[in-house]
Amino acid sequence: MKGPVSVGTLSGAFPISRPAISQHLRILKDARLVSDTAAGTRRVYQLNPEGFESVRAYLDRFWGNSLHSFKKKVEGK
Amino acid sequence: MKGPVSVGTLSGAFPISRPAISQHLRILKDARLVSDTAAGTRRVYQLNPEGFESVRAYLDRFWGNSLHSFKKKVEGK
DNA sequence: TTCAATGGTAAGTGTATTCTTACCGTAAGT
DNA sequence: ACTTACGGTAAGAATACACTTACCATTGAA
Repeated sequence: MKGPVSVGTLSGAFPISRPAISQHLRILKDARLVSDTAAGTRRVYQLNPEGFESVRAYLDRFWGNSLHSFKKKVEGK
Repeated sequence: MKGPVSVGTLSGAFPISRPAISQHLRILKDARLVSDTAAGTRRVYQLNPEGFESVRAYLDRFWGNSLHSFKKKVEGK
């Protein structure tokens, strides 16, 4: 399941209904984690690397700024 | 709100009841993300840096293995 | 222009999650 | 010993969440 996939294909790969898949995809799309393009009557989705990058950037800041210094403090270093 | 805090103090800082706070703390404690010590009639909680370290380690593996290679592939690098 | 394929949306349902109320136990002060 | 402060736990209520069924819109093929 690498690269672009249609909703129907995804739906076949999970034990839930197609509408449920659509609803998940909508949320992922709103969060910019996936993007989609029309292809005839079907709609093809793919992961959006930039979306994941921004999640990672956020996490890096989180760990870097807050926790590292906090850990040092606690450990008395 | 840095360093150790009592349950009552925490409770005052959130718009939910004290028992709700206790329940959250229990879960965080089970997950080793916080630790607590008795101090008279009150109980003082603090973040547990080691717990967060293991979360970070997990995330690093996640990003490192799967996503970096995927991103390269998508970008055609 | 009719039909089949594909997928989005709305409304409702079941379940999981998270909260509150009520109660109990323990520690410290008087 | 009595009382107050503080917090954990149990049980039930409220809310949020993920799913299904039913329906509609759009595209492409016959």
